Amino acid sequence: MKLSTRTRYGLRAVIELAENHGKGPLQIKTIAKQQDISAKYLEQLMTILKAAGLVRSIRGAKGGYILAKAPNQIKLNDVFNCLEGPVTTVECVENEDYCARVADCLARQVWIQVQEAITNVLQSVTLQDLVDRAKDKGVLNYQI
Amino acid sequence: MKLSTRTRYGLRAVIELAENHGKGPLQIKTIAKQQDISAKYLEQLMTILKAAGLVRSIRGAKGGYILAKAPNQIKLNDVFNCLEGPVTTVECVENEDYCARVADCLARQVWIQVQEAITNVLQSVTLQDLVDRAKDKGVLNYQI
DNA sequence: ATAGTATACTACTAATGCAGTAGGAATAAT
DNA sequence: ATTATTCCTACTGCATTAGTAGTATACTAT
Repeated sequence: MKLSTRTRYGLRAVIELAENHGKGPLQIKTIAKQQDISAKYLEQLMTILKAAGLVRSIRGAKGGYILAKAPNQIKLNDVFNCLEGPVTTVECVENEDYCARVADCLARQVWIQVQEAITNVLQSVTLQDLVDRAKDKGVLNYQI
Repeated sequence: MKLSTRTRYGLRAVIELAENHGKGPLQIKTIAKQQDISAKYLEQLMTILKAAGLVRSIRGAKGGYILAKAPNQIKLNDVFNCLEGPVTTVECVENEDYCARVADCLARQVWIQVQEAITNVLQSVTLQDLVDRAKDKGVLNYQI
């Protein structure tokens, strides 16, 4: 089970925006270079993040992207959801009509546990938390 | 993020075996019918489970599959690993050489947290636990 | 022995999603 | 006008998933 590069790249881009929050827009070109990501691909990811209401775009020269909300208002879960899709280990966890035997299903209970564990972590951390972590360590924002 | 049917089917098959533990082999045909899975596909999954040392096969007439260990010796993590692959959210979590900036990476720390949360759940439950749960409820083993 | 049952092994396939690439249109600053 | 930037649509190569198909091999029962 691996994360898509979509999610990895997307989170890294959003962290960059969080670190630059309040200092004007960052351009795709800039982020792509900093993070060593294909600019054209990142462009598509930003479109997804924009559609999800996490970032805002400014067109034209001197344009770019900024966070749509304050970094402490954006949970990692928000970023994860719109890029990787909802944390749904199996269909029946959310959609109870998917299978008639939902009530007694052993496997389903396990997958619910797993799903909750993941969501717990992602709900508990905001972009601001990550920025603070970096400040605490006095390091630049380096991600893979 | 979704589980593959490989993992879902595989877990269900293994739970069947756990419930039948000590009562002789179960045949692919039987499991497939019970769980409404393609027998030919399940055959391949059993091969994977066998290679991982989780089940043993008995060839020929009256053959089939049994668990290679007692149900309380098989963690869900074992099943998950061989079917879904290791719980690796991102490459750098296990492979520190993957990126030079591992030490200071904000994103990596998050993915480590997520990965640990998942593994915690899967490590803490054995097949026997699931069988016991079913007994407690007095229901058959129904999964999706 | 032989017939029947079951796994073992190898190969193929259709559909899907991922990770890009490409090119031009729209918009804003200078 | 020119330049810089996002916006939009389409295309592509690759890997994976979820199967299907057919034959070989091993074992049981008679």
